[in-house]
Amino acid sequence: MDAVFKALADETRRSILDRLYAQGGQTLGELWAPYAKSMSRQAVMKHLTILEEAHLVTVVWSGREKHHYLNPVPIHSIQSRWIRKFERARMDALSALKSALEEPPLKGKRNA
Amino acid sequence: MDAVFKALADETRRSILDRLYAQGGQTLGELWAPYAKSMSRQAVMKHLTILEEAHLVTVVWSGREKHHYLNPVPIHSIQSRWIRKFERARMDALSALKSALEEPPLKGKRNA
DNA sequence: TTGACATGTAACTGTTTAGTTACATATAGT
DNA sequence: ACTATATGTAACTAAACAGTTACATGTCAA
Repeated sequence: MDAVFKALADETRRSILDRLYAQGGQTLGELWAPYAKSMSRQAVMKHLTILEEAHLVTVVWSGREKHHYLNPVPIHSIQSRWIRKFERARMDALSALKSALEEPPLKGKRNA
Repeated sequence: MDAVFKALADETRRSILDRLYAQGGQTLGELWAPYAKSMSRQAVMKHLTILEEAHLVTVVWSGREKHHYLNPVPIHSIQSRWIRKFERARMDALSALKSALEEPPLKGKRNA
């Protein structure tokens, strides 16, 4: 799980996932194109390696071309094993606020 | 948003959030206690600063004591602005699998 | 089989990060 | 006022990280 959080900590890698969400099966060269002016092909390759190691991206070789696909499973794990819990805390805060608004303190002035 | 992802990339910080979820209002000293054998108070303080800057933790001073509370809002933002999108990709993959199972290819052998 | 193309590996660099130690400040209690 | 307690600041270190350049490997196509 730590590898997934670490992988998601970098903006370039998150935007690569965005692009693979929009269109799966892109090669390294294709994924590099949007960044070609800002970084080297090797830099993008390193990012892809990190995404693969976190299992956020799967790879299919076809001859000399490496096609990349988004794997949404680790993101789902984070959602279900980690985020869901904190959503409960948020609901608690919301319902506390709600009852505070609906049930003013004894002898308190409403909306004062 | 980048600050939140960066903050969540560290295991110690995630476990601090866990502890604040379990019990809000803990002081620096209290939050440090579980790690006292593995790292200095100042190290924990740095982690708390990073969590505060990402707005994942809010602070209430009471005399010389600093009380920390979990703020679930940024986590909710990640869930609603970022993760939800990739959940769609997962549903697509699941429904593709489902229809592949239900509707075998023309002249294909069922379960062959 | 030669050349072009797509990807991989390795060594290096500058910056960020997680941690340390030492010292400083501020508040509470006697 | 004095002392103990709670937190803050600063300077430093080692390791991790994002990026680079140079070179290597493997595959397609004429």
